Amino acid sequence: MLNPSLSPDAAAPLFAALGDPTRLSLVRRLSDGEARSIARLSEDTDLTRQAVTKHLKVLEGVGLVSSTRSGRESLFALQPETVGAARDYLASVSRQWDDALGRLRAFVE
Amino acid sequence: MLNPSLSPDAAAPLFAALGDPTRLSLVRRLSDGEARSIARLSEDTDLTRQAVTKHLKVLEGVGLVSSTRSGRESLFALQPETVGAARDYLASVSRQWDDALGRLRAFVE
DNA sequence: GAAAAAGGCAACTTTTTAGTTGCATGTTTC
DNA sequence: GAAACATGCAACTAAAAAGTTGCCTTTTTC
Repeated sequence: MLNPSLSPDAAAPLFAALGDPTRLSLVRRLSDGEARSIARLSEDTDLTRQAVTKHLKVLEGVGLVSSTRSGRESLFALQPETVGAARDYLASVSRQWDDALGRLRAFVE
Repeated sequence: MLNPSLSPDAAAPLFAALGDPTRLSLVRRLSDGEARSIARLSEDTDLTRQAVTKHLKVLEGVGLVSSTRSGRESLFALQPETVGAARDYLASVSRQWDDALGRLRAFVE
């Protein structure tokens, strides 16, 4: 399947999760592949730990990150396949536009 | 520039705009390259015309669509460069992850 | 085993967002 | 020029999101 691409209803929650600066920062910071604890992820921000926790739950809810408990801390890691799904959705939008432009060009010639 | 990629603060509003099913549908429908009037875009939905108008303004606010007045109607068209910017942001997240994975592999061998 | 560290849970406030209704304005069409 | 069409503007409601505070439980560390 080259152009299955999620339905807008399925993809929107993904973008909504990415559409908050705090959450997008978290995704960015986790994109180096390392798993991090909530405490660690709460360090470089002025938000409370609970606020960060909520954001992580949102990201986990749409599958952008996953968490595992390790002793007294819970580690969050990026789920790259889901990032890829969001990226692919936009790629399919781009491609549809490019195809349309191509057809227009062909028609003019 | 291969990896400029917007800052999370700059990119988040883009994803937020895409993070609503109605708006993502509008983007999808406009991705064929054709410009459409508000009335036209309001046809296949149960929302009121005003609601659709608001969504279009949000999309226009982040540069995902542009509008031009033509007589009594205003036509909205997709702004593919902005879609590309959002896509590229996610691509850079993906790539960062892939690179990290690559280094890990190299280290293990 | 007591103190410190990491986190979970729940109630609550504030702000933002989605959506509506009502009415006014500019354009076409007959 | 009157009716129909397309849109703009503003006030308002309702619901969701972001963030906080307070307190309780589990795990480490000395």
